[in-house]
Amino acid sequence: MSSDKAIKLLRLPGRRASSVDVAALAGVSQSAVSRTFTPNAVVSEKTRKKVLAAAARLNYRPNALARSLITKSTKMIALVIGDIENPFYAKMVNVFSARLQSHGLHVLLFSVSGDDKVEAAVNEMLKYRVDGVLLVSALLSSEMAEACRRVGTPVVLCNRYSKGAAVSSVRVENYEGGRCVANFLVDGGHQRIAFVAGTHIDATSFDRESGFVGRLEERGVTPWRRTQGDYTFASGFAAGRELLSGSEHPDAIFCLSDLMALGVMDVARRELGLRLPEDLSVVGFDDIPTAAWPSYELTTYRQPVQAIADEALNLLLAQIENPDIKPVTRLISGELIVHASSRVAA
Amino acid sequence: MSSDKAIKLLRLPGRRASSVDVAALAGVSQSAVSRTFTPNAVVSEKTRKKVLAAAARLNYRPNALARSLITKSTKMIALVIGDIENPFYAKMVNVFSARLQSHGLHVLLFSVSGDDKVEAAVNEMLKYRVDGVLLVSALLSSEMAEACRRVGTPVVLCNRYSKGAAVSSVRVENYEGGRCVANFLVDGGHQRIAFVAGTHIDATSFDRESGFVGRLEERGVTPWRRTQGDYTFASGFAAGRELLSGSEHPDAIFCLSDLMALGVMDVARRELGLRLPEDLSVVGFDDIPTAAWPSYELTTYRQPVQAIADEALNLLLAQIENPDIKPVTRLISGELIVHASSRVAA
DNA sequence: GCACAATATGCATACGTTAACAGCTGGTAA
DNA sequence: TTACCAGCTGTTAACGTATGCATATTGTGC
Repeated sequence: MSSDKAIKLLRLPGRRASSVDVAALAGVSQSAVSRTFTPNAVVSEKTRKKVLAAAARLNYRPNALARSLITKSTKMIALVIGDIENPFYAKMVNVFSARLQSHGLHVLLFSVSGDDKVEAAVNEMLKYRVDGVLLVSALLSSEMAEACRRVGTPVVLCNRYSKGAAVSSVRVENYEGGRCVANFLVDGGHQRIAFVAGTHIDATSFDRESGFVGRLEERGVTPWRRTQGDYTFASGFAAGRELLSGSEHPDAIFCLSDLMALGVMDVARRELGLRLPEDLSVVGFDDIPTAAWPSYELTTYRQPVQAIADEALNLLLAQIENPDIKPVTRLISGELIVHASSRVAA
Repeated sequence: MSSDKAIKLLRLPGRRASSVDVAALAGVSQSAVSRTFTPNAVVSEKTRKKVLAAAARLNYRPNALARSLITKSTKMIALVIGDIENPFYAKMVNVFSARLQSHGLHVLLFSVSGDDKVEAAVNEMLKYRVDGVLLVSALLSSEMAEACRRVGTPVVLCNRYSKGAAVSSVRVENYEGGRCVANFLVDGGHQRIAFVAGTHIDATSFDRESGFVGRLEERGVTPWRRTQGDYTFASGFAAGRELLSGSEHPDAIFCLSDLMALGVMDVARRELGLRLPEDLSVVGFDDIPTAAWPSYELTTYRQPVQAIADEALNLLLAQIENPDIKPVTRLISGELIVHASSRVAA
């Protein structure tokens, strides 16, 4: 029996120290150690000193997983990101991660390419008992949304929404953005206005498009031509080539993402020798840093990343605090940034 | 006592189901439930069916945290990223995250701006008992490296290394890359060769620079002028303006990052009206997607992201498997991608 | 010196899981 | 029938922590 204890006390070299080890070394109880590392817990200054000294000697750090088991809060937020190589979403990840860290939260990142992978990701994150889920540019099926609701894990969508699912959503005023660009182009005296849509599986593209087309028609202009891309530079390049081929050119092209707009600019200027904005106006959507570079000076509808992230995070934290809050939708207003890529009203 | 049991059995609506709840509903023991969800565990087909049915009814998912407590493996890898808004590192995150997911591992992301934040991040991740740490474009102090070694958490650095710390490191052949660009520019007949260095706190920039300068001098060329940036577009723009001001221009500028090279190109063409490559050659380092866009066609030294990530991950997994492996350094060879931004040998 | 509060500590239990072990089935061969 | 074995299953003890409760310690005012 005493040999049993001896074995217990002998810390194997490879093992990480636990609060029990620290307690033994400091000559206090395990709960004293726990209290030392628990904010707002009551410990005398004397024992805290002893505990901290022992902890330092043993390289002890509280085990957050074991703690979560009891407190039922992991301080982990799952961040699902659809297209991290798009600078707009890379920035979003950066902003979210900074905000979460400043709240003492941690980021469990899932970078998903196809929308089928979202389901697998959600299943994994629920195993890790994340306190909440942030979906950025990724679709959540209503089954998965329901799965999260069932286990009481709050979800907030950024820049996406699914009709069926009852989850909170924060996004820019896509419809208004489309209308704003339509006004801007008509005011600028453009006659043959084409546009490059995005993939229609998400309502984002649909809203921008209907705002844009609706407002054009209100002002008596029929869209000259429409084509579609997948938000990437390459798809914008291809779309531009398609729209600008043939005998008659459009005199303006609106792209539902900046990357596509940059692709259109490159094909117009470099391949077809057009001058911007004299021969063609191009307008984008997002306001990524590259849009402001001297080579492009792209007019674009800015999505306020910080504001969107802040609002999404506030919503999520509120739902974590009080799980009974109803899902809500928040629209953040954007802003047209006018640069030299487009002709303006005289 | 029977009322005790009744209370036990009554699942409170808000509570997540545990394996005990599933066991009760399925009429089996808790360990049967555990075995059903443990790969390679032995369960009869009959009980597995019962368990899965009960689990589905209760929306049960095994608690990965509780599991980790016993298995001493969290299947979480900490990914620390210095500059995620640089497309090169955004891609790296994407590649790592895909690779890790395919290994059944999860990403705990830390996006750090200053190098002081790395220390806080490491302390946090060790509390979560991550199985390993990947540092990308972030410095690890030797104290923190030692802290990881003490608790037995393997670390691999990507594109950085610190002299003092004994941790594994994977990076591109920076020195060779510098030499390669030097050869290319001298071969191209350039006489006044300037370059834009990076911040010197990391050895990366130092190696590229000494390879470049060393080889220039071996070939009898003295660097015309040197300035410094912080790898961003804005800093490249400023550096370009500085180098190109004055009566005499350099005829070639080598930038230690693509973003800086693009900044130099923009200031040269848009602000000073220079033609590339006739009046000036520009060469970058990284090979981000934008380098290949028609507006730039930047000659650059490519860092093979996939190869670097694969090697880093293999190293990390090997160290997780066998903690006694000595730290090693792997150099991945890059490749010069020649585009139109630079004059080539006749 | 005493009573009493206020503060600090230890004990025991629970969180949800895995894994070693023992025990239980049913089938098969002698 | 008995003995035995293989295949499953249940029991139990960890893993490392937080917390309610009882107890020990200290301080205060008389």
